[in-house]
Formats: sequence, structure tokens, C-alpha cells
Amino acid sequence: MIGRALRLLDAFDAERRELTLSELARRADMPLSTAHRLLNEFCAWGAVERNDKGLYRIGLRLWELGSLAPRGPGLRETALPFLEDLSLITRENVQLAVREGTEVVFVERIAGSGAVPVLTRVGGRFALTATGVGLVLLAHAPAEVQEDVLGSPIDRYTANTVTDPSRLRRMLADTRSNGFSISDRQVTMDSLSVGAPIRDRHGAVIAAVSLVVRHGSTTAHALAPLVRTSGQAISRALSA
Amino acid sequence: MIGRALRLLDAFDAERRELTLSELARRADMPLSTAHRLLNEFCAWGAVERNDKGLYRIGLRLWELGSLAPRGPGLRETALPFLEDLSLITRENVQLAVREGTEVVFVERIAGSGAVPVLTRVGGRFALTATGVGLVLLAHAPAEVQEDVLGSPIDRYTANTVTDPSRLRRMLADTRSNGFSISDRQVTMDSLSVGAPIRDRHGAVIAAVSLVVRHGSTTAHALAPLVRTSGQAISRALSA
DNA sequence: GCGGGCTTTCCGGAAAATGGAAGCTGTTAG
DNA sequence: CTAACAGCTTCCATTTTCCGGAAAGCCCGC
Repeated sequence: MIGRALRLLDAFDAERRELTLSELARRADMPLSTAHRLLNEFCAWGAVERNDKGLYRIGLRLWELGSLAPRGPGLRETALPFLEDLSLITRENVQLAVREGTEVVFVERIAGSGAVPVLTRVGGRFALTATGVGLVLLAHAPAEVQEDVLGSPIDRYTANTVTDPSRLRRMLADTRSNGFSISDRQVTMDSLSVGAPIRDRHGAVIAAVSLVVRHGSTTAHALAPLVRTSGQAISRALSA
Repeated sequence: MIGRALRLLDAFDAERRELTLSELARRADMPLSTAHRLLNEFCAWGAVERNDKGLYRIGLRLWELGSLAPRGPGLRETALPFLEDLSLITRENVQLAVREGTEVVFVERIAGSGAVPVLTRVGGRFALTATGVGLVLLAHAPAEVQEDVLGSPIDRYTANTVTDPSRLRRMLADTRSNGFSISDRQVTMDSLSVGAPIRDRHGAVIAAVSLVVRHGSTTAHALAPLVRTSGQAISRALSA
């Protein structure tokens, strides 16, 4: 049963990157001896490693494997220079994300020099409904996914989070027709994000880029052309 | 037996990111039915996924997990802006790598605009003995690792690759005293790389940065101060 | 519509995982 | 100094689970 072994790896997260055997066993809800044996096997293969204190952590081998994951063909590498440009010009937070199922997965994130602290993390997940990138990805997701998301209760993060399905539908329609999305204080009350689509050579939306700025510092509509242009530039580079 | 399941994941590599069931079974040397069942379990968990054609590939979930791997605390994120700077200034290839066992693992790589094509890849591995980053990492590795590497036959890539242990020892000593390493046409006959160490707050070398340029375009000694400075800047940023 | 390659399902035998318990190690307290 | 403790590692009999051959689907291209 491999699922059990994978539960162990699930025990790791951004806050807890290094765990003791007992913590792992507790979090994965299995006897210590079992956890111990499984971890030894993972160690032997390089999926996890132990630091000098004996704590377990995710191994480089797993990172290598993960870097083979298809986040578009070379998406991150291609997009990186454009994201840096955006970051240099605006000095704000830039994010690159893809959709997986009914969630956003953040693929790259560049922290602006004097920007709002933002709670997402590379490799992190978030609901599709609240963020700038999420709205873009949802707006261009298969109908099935949209129905699934809009049909389920929608997480609220702030007083501004839009949780009404019909209002969301309108926002998605706007996003499609405008070519950019706006998430105004939907995630935290002091931030606002503007997202734009990134398309493959066939025009299908495969990722999204966004700027996250402090609410009030700039208007969303001032940022939109910048983000849109960036998304288009990345799309073009991907097709080349 | 988890090792068997992991062998299956090993079948993926940079060239073969999407594989059929039969290919996977063949490469991992196991019966189709076994491979099939294991892959189903992996799919259920998100470690692998299937594209529209039914081909298997590494899943985003695995990428997420991998991004928790300790490549130094925030090494990649911290170093990225400095690497971009180097790349902008020189328009050459910039690489960031760590050591794992007796190999180099490339953690980040920025392709210069008009630079030599370089055969390494983010997430890729290479011998410690040939590259600029490798020499730095080997020069500051525990004695045990050095003996292990220098005591085994050393891979040759070009006519220039240094394979003589005593000559390598001298190069490592130079690397330590100079604060940078030079790999002159040791990997390919048209490239040269200059590496410098990145240290943690205790002064221990945890990573290396390098510039890879076309042989003859610049002298290594002209690049060295640039790379060294960059390495030191990253070290400082890491300690902050 | 038929042949070949690929994928999926099934099931009895066999092998490998399980987890309780006991021994170990290093740490803190008395 | 040693005793209690918490976490780590090893052991082994039990039994669950995985293994993989075989056969049945499923698609294509011919």
C-alpha cells in the first residue's frame, strides 16, 4: 500500500520542513516502527534525507523529480525574465501560477522590494475564486471545473471576498472580455491583485501572471495594461 | 516494498517526461500489471498524472513536495535576484548548484541572451570534478567525500578534462586559496566556467554560483571578481 | 473487420508489510 | 551519580497486501 507511504510525505509542509520520527508518525497516524521503516526506504532512495540532528526532511532527489513536472513546457524558465522585468519596473510582488483541479498552484513568485507581504508561497495552493491569477485560470477553465467550483460553497477570506456564484460568473465574464482580472481585497484587506492569462501556441490558457500591490497604492486599471502585456509577452515567448 | 514503486518514478527523466505504461514498465523492469497498479496509486495521490493521450507524467503534487526540499534555507529565492544581475551584466549563462553526495545538482540556471548553449538543466546532476560549481563544491566538501571522488576513476568529457587525482588536488587547493574555480574546456571544448562559493552564516560552503562562457570570448580571470563578488553578495543576503 | 499493440481487470499463491514489544540512546531532574 | 523519561531503533511472528500471469477489453491502422 503506497498510499500509506505517501501520507508520510504529506506530513511535510511549508511550516514544517524538518520533522522528527515521532512527529511524522503522529501526523501520518501510523505506528512509529512502521514510519521508521518507510522513512528508511525513502532515505535509501533519496526521497527524504536526515539532517545532522536526525530530523527528516524532503530530499533533493524528490526536488529533481518534481522539476520534471509539466508546468507547461518550460513555462517557468521562459516566464522568469519577464517576471523579473515586471518586478523591477513596479517594485511589487509578481506571481506565476497554474491551475490544478479546482485550485491555484503558485509556480513562481518574486517579492517586490517594498511590497505588501503576500501569504502565498512557491509550491503553495489556493482557492481559484479569490486571487487575481485564480480568477484568470477559472475564467478559462473547462465548463465542468467552473460548475464544480461555483456549485460548491466558496471560501471567504475577507469582508470583500466575493462568494456569490452569480456575481462571480459576472467577474469571470469580465475577466474573459477584458483580458485581465481584478481581485480587490478578496484575500487580505490591504492587498489587491491584477491577473492576466498566459496562453500556449493554440491560444489555450495554461497559466496566469499577476501583480499584487497594496490596496490604495495604485488603481487596478493602471496596472492592467502592464500585466496584460507581460502575459502576452510570455505567451509569445512560449510559442517561439 | 517502496523501492520498487520509486524505481518507476526513476524512469522519468529530462528527455522522457511523458511515458506510456509499457515504456514505464520496461524501463523499471516490472510486469505491466504491476506498473499499472502502482501508477494508479500514484495518480490517486497526485504524484503522477495522465495527459489527454493517456501518457503518464510527473504530477504537480510531486513538484510541490519537491519545492519543500532544503536547498539551503531559501537559497534559490535569495540568490535569484543576484543571478539575474549577473546575467544582465554579462549576458552569459549563470548557474546555481549544491552538492549531493559525490555529484553536483543544479538548482537554478539562467540562460544568457547570446550565450553558449550549455548542457546542464535545472534539477540535473553532474560529476563534481569537471564544472566550475563542481570544483568549488568539491574543494569545500568533507575530506571523506574528496577522498571518495579522487579515489574513484574520474569521468572524462573532453581532451581537457582533468582526470589526474594529484592535479585535481592542486586545482582544489587553488580554488580554496583563490576563492574561485576555473573549469577550462573540461565539459565541452567550447565552454569555460568560473565558479565561486556561497556560504552560510557560519562560513560553511553550502552552494556555488558560476558563469559559463564561450571559450576565448573572455578570460577566466576577468570573470573571477564578478563571480566571487556575486557569491559573497548571496552569502551575505543569506545570513541577513 | 481483423490483427497487433497497448491498457485494464482478475485472482490465488507467495512474499512483504505490519506493529507490539523490548532494547538503546541521549537528556533532564532529583 | 543515577533514575526516570522520551524518542529512536531493532526484532519477529502474524497476516494482510502485493505480485504478476493470463485473459479480456480497447483502439488504431490496414
